[in-house]
Amino acid sequence: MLGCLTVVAGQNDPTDIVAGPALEAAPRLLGLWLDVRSGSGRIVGGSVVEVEAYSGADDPASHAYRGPTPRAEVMFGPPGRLYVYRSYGIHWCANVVCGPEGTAGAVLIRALEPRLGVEHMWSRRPKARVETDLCSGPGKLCAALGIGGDHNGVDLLDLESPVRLRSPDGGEASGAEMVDDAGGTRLEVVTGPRIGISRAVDRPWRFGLAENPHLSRPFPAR
DNA sequence: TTTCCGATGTACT
DNA sequence: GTACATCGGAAAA
Repeated sequence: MLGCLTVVAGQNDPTDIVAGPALEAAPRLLGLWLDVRSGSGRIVGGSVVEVEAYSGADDPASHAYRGPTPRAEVMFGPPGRLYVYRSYGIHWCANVVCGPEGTAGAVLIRALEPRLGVEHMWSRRPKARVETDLCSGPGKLCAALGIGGDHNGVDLLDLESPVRLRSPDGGEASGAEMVDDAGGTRLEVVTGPRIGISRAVDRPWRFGLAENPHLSRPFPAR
């Protein structure tokens, strides 16, 4: 049996979710939509299918571990902001800041299921061969959506922002479905260790929608 | 198929 | 100087 969590796609209010600690917010962000409006007015976006939680002083793998450095400053700000950083000097990675202002916490978006402006994503990621390569990784999805350093700190909850986190337009996030006691459909969430880190590797703070084809990589079986 | 490694901007030792 | 929340091309198997 994989995982022990479920989420109800699209039934969570983004404002409520990001108000809580990153570890609690992370699985609840699954199924929400992240979309980006470019200068030309085109919208690209997708539903969140994979995330990782990072906290602050108690998390050696977090950029906020050593306090509010210039890079990690946004992580200490109000929730619902976008924290963008450069990875390995080449790629951009996008996080949703969580928890009350003054505390550090963020959820790294690791994979999206493309929903809007897929043709535009292909033009930004010509190397991709199949649709499941478009947004199946933190650097890939930033490239596909056009997220970069200029977006660091934008308010994801403001409808006027160029980058927004919001409830789905329609179409559920896809994955392994479950039926709860009340007869509602829920999506099964799998967990595992965070990827690409060397500290606090034992914490299962990676979350994904089970069996979704857009995951950055498989979750270890358990 | 899997593994290895280069590219290259920041932050920190 | 070294490490790093990555990716993709080349080499090995």
